[in-house]
Amino acid sequence: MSKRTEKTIVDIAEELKLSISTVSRALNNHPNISVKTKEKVKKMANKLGYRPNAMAAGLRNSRSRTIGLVVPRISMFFPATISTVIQNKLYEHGYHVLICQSNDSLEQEIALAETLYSTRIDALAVSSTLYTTDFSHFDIFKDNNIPLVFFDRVPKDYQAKVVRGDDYLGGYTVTEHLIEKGCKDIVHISGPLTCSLYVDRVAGYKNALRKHKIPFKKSRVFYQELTKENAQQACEKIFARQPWPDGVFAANDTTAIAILEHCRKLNLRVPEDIKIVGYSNDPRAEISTPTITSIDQFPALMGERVAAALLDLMQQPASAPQRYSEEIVPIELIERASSATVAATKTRGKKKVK
Amino acid sequence: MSKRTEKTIVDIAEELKLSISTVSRALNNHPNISVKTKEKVKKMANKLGYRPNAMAAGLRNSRSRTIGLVVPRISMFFPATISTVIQNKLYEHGYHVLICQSNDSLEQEIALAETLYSTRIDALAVSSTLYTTDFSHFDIFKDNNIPLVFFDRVPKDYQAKVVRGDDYLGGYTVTEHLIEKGCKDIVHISGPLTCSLYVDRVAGYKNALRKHKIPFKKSRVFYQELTKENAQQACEKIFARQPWPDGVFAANDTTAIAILEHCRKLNLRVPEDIKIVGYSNDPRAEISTPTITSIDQFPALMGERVAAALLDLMQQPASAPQRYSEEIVPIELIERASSATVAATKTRGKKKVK
DNA sequence: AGGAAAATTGCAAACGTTTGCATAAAATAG
DNA sequence: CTATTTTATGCAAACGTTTGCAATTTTCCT
Repeated sequence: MSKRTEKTIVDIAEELKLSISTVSRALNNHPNISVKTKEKVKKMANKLGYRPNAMAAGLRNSRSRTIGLVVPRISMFFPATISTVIQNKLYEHGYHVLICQSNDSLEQEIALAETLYSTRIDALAVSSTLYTTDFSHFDIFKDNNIPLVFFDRVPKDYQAKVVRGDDYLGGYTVTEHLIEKGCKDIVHISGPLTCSLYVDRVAGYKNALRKHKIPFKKSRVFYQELTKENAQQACEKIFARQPWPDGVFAANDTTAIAILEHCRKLNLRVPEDIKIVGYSNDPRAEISTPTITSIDQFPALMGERVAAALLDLMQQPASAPQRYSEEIVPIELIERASSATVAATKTRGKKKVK
Repeated sequence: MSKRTEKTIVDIAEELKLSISTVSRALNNHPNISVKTKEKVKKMANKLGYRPNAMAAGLRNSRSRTIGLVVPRISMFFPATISTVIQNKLYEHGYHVLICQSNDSLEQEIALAETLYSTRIDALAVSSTLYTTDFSHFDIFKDNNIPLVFFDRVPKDYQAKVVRGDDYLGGYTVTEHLIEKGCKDIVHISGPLTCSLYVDRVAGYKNALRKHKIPFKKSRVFYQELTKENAQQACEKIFARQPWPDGVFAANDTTAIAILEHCRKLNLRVPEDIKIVGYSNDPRAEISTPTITSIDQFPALMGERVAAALLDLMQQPASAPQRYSEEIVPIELIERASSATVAATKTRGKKKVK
């Protein structure tokens, strides 16, 4: 039956002997339209199976009711959780979310910025690539007054709204925690320093060491993409020669898990012989044996903040002065077995190793 | 500088003293346009910072170059992995993906169908809610010849392209595996039967029992949303009275993990006293202790198939007869410790229990 | 050189909305 | 019962493209 016939407001207007504008206004609940006609119009719209054409509306008033979201990967726990929340929150407010992944490729991120701009998204939220240091491909959005917010992996020297975790505090907290648990030689496996959040964590790590009078050794820090494979390679180096560290601060849980496995192979007991702490509180952290101490970054909260920021910015009149505030989402250390205090009687293993 | 001025092809045309149509064609590499003008136009486009307006183009030729994707939740491993692949694959072909989540609410799913239709997506892929039995809210797409493909959680009696896992075989394989490992009393924790894939798994479970002459007992099957909490409650019931089962087939890994934990509390050894198999091969399955036997559903492969199906359908002329084929993605049993054969000397625990 | 064929470019309509302004109808006031 | 305000509706332009067809220019033959 309905072949080739997309019903439009014109059809409704004709059917009802009303003008197109009246129909449009009726459907949008414009106050100037009488209740009676509104009802009539809506009823007819229903009857004809009318569905508004978002593109036409969007073209007319240059608002797509769609916002863009760029993350490195949607299948990773942390960005996935944030995306979930953002998507749900914005949907409640009538926005669609175009979720895109850069796959941690700067090239793809740049291409995404272009094509997302073309779709005339109303706002953009970005968690950048590990390797994005130049953010100028997002200039178009700023230049055209399109709300832009960065989260988690945020730029260092680029004017924009930012929502990020407290990575300095995170690094500091983990390190101090390990120290308090008795560690004296702590390895830190960090992400690449092109990503500012790792810079902050390293800074936290260093300062915690300094505070506790533990010398910082360059050779005890590794900068790498935080994959399982890279973690294994790092382990090869770390345990190639004595002395072995008695603590590891891994900048994500995938890495922490890989290290744990490596220690198991070496018959190193965790936490007796070596303590391990991860980051991000991945669901696997509480499944593994031993369970892994990690930093909860409250992804749901971060997602909410990002969504709120987007909505807020979109409400600002285009003329409003841009305010580039920085929001910091708290972190919390989740203590688990991998860094637990070792009962006095059980320390022999540790002694042996030292 | 660029305040209020979105450059359009009209600007390019004026600047170059060309007609709008020539500019449009030049930008789209239309064969009728000379190489010289094409270059001129593109250069100017660049110079002016022109970005095509996808909405205008979309309105004109009613193609949004956007496809819709509806999944229960993007933060769950299985749909997240599939979404990742679909998104990447379609992006390669110049499509954007509007990823939406129903949060397993039928109501939300219905609303999504409506608003996605409004955005005039070029195609739609859906993994339905657990509770969707009536799929008529997707009729609009069929009626208007918009490619529609269901995956994973697919409809039973609804004409549409389908890509799904081999759930019957999955159920059968798991059950037979447990039987071969010596289990005689196997509990199955299934999802609700409103979702056809669980129907299939249960059928596989039953048939494997029958084949091996093990009586099927209604009381040994639980139908519930597969959350951790529900799994715990099921455990309460299962272990409330003897005899305890010697095998559990959990329809997802979250459930398998929860059961594992419960067994630990009861001092039941896995796999010595009871064997557990999960489903979907969640990353946690290989982290847990013991590691959990599970069914790999090859989500990446499924994602590719879905993407390919979408692209294929979009290429068909609108007049082409709809073919509603069903593609079945293979499964594979990943054997791990939770269902391993128990060495003869270690069976005492099992005997004790029996 | 003259004409036909081929290659390029331009005109103008269309896609389905929204909205400022003008108009018409109804309600109120004097 | 007219004049004025309030309320409800209609007109027409605009948003930025694409594309069938017509018009123009160039190329090629004889």
